[in-house]
Amino acid sequence: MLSKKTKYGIKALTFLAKQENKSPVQIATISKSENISLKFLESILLTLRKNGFLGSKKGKGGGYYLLKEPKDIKMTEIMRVLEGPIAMVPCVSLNFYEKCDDCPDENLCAIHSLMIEVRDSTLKIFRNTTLADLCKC
Amino acid sequence: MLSKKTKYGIKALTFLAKQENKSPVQIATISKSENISLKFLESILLTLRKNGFLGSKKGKGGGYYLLKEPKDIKMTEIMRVLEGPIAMVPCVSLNFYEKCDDCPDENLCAIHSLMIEVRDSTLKIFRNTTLADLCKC
DNA sequence: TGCATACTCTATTAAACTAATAGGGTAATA
DNA sequence: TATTACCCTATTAGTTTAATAGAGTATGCA
Repeated sequence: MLSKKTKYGIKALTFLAKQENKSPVQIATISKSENISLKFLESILLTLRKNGFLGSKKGKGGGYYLLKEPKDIKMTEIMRVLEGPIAMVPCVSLNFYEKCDDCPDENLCAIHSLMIEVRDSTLKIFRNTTLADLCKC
Repeated sequence: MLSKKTKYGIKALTFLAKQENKSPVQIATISKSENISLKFLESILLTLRKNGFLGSKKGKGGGYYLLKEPKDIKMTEIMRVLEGPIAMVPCVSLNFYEKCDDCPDENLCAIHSLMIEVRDSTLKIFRNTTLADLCKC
């Protein structure tokens, strides 16, 4: 299940991507437009800034702005920063691998290969989708 | 992220599917073999019984057994009973639909169509996988 | 310089969910 | 009739999520 953090983060990113000019947008503006708790959004935008998606400007006329072109921001990157692993189980995660406590041997686990299949099909979609694609509706 | 409930449930089902004969298997047997907390497994098997996957027999020589052939049990059914929705957001769920609080119009939501795409690709896999497929490793 | 603006950061909290545990109850069988 | 093994309810510890509060800091402009 997608967390609200991720959902709000994606909505904020698309909001910024839709801006005509590249001037900074205030948190409050996004918060109101997208119906997102201001303080919660604040922390989300902060992590997006710390992870190189957004730049920020303080003071009057300040706000957040995209650092890259929407077409150059892949969904895989966004998902991994906001949501974490894309895989349904840590033992098939590419970037957040963790061994299962209960499995003595992953290769004998019935779920393992199925979860790899699901991971790959989801990855395929996220790799082929950019922020620019999300703005086309 | 797949819950342990679902993971344990699938493991228990495959364990039962692997049995040569169809005689009942005790909870304790599955619990030990698969490293699952006995009491937790108990409640999982109970929901699987209530949802028509398993039959049970009380008293000496009792236990749980599959009601259908492994090849006739689809992953979609198992997932929906144990894990709930397959979709990442309730607003694109086929069986557990819920409207989003923050979206005034789903069709204008940037995430909506992407999540439908992910749901469909995952569904495709789960629909084409049965319990029998999980036992082949 | 001084003030308003708007991001920065830490801490806290309520609610929900997950995973596990405890313990008594009941049906079936030998 | 005693034993076995499922049945059911309640409770709890731990974790995560979502939101809130409030003080701090950098910036730009008059």
